[in-house]
Amino acid sequence: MATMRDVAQRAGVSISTVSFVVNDTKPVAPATRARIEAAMIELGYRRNAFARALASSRSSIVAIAFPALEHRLGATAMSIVTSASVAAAERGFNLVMWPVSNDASQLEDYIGSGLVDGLLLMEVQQKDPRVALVEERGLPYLLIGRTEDSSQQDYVDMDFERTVTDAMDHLTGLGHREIALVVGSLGDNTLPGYGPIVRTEAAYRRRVASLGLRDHVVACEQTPVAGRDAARRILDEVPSTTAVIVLNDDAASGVVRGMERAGRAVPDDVSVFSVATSPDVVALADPTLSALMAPGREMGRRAVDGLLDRLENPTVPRTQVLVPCELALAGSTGPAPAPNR
Amino acid sequence: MATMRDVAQRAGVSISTVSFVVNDTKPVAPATRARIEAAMIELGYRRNAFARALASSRSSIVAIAFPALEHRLGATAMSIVTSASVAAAERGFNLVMWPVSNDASQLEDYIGSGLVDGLLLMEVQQKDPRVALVEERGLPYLLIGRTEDSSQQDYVDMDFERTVTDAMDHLTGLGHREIALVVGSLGDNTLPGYGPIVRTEAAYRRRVASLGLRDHVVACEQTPVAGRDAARRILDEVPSTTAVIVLNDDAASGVVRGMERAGRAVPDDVSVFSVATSPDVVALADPTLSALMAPGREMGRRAVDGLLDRLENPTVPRTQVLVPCELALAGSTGPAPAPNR
DNA sequence: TAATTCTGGTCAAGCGCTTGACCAGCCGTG
DNA sequence: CACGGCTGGTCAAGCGCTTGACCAGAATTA
Repeated sequence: MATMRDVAQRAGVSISTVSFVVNDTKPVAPATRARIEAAMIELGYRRNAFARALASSRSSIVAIAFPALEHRLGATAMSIVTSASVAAAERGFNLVMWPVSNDASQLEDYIGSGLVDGLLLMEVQQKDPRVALVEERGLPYLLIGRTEDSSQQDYVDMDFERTVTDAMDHLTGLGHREIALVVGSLGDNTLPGYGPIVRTEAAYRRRVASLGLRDHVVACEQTPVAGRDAARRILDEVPSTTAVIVLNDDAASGVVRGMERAGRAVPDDVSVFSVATSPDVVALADPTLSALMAPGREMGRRAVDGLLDRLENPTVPRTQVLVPCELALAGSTGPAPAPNR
Repeated sequence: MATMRDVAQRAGVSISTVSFVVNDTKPVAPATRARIEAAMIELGYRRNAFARALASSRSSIVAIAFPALEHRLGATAMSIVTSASVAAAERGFNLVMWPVSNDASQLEDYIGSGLVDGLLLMEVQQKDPRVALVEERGLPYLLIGRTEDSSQQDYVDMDFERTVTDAMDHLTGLGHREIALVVGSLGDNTLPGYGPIVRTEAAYRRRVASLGLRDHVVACEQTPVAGRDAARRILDEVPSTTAVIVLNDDAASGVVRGMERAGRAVPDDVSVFSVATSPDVVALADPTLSALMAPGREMGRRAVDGLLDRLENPTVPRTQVLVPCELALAGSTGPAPAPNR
């Protein structure tokens, strides 16, 4: 591989000058610049990432940390990661994957290696020990998700509040008054204090209260079978239910099935609305689910942009972005049935 | 951050000796070693990734390249990536994501930066221009997937041959004799000459022929609706069909639905068997699909191990691994119905 | 006892690049 | 014309680590 020295020699200038051209860090006379650029092309020069990083102590690498074991990451996570890496590439950065189990010292090792300029934290929990650690090390970071109190941090998260509100609006607009919420249970498989569930449930209760409606929250495991049971439970507890919001990808289709088995047609008797849903989940259900889809792509991109903005200028205002879900209306929601009278 | 010099000073030895201890590259007297290790702990020493890479021209970083735009990567891809990064971490390596669009020069830029020791290529196509490029650059690599002729390359791929065979065995064991295959269409959304489809179809035809059965391949788009149509088409063309193998995640549930709408009960009249399926797809369908599930985790791990083995020792025998799908029997397959007579 | 081989360690030259300090001309200005 | 200020460049000291060359002293061998 050609080095800067080779280029400098060929262009008849010093190494420094080449560096100034490569990084555009000092003015260089047009003629000289042209000679250098020509030399670079002829030699196929590519700057060496390590030498650069070592000398400048900036690596142009950011990491994305995700829980290695606890959690099975799905298509939404993948779209976050892929879009993040694309966004990073556009700004000349590399994205490295850091699988971090609960073990804090592992994250310390990673950080200590000095490999990255900044860190994205995925699957952030309400109380997340990783955050304190990163903060303490002074490494710039941005959360994908939020902690209990993220008012002082950079973050990009799904807008659960808005998602629930949108869902409620959609359903009340169709005349529904008895609207239940199905969430994933915070069982062994899930991270403790998983923000999405906590936030959605809170937002739901607020919204329901402000509309003077009854709240009805049911938790179930993340499987279609559990969704079926949840549907039954909902009808047992509040038979007049005409709409269900489901924050539980894997259970959504089961909820539909459960309703149908209980003799309620979807969407004629009961509407089912899946929120914060993975794109593939929507595509898979049949009839296709009405849904608010998780904006993974958008989140990944915004996260990287926020972090890189901070790296370039530490005094930049905080990135605190809530990305709304994308509405995809389909066959599982419809007007509330006429009251039974 | 403490450097080697700090450690050396504190332990009263030269920098070299510290290096030998850190890398275990030369024998060091136990007492000295202990002093150095103590100093490292006291100072919280962490070796600097860049200095190391620059001096040794080994970076302990590998990249995984994936198509940036053409293809929407799902849960299986995510499990490959996460397990790959875990496996890499276990061997002291970092995994970086390289979104590579068709543009070859982009990959060249990446490679030229000298950032990585080796490269994993995801979503490999039958004729894949990336392969030639990487080969030419002399960068060690391993394919996740295969090209048309991968006999001279390291690869880890799904075992389509075996998957089809297993599926056929399962179905013929249940008495089925009229078995159709549904594959994804090679439309705009798909990579040209997408290996999985090509290989599965070929293997299916061979197997069917060797069993003296009739072959019946139907291609359809990757949506449940298309799956429904495919089911109808199958019955139109061969009404006596009693089993369908589906290599098309997103269409599988639609095939089931289509059969039911055509008046065939699943699994009583027709069995539907989804192969090379994403775990979440199986979980989502209701009734749960019988399936051979894509072994993403296993593939990611094997891929990294194969690549790192090669890095450590270039003369190691080729890694050419075909990972079988994992069987998950559920409610969509059953015994063939008694002949209609 | 002298010659040889280990053992455990140091020396110092880089790896390829960045960047503050410095410098030679040239310009315009008083 | 002398001086200050540009402009466009060069110099050289690192960044933190690896590694081949070298070396002192102890152990082994003849």
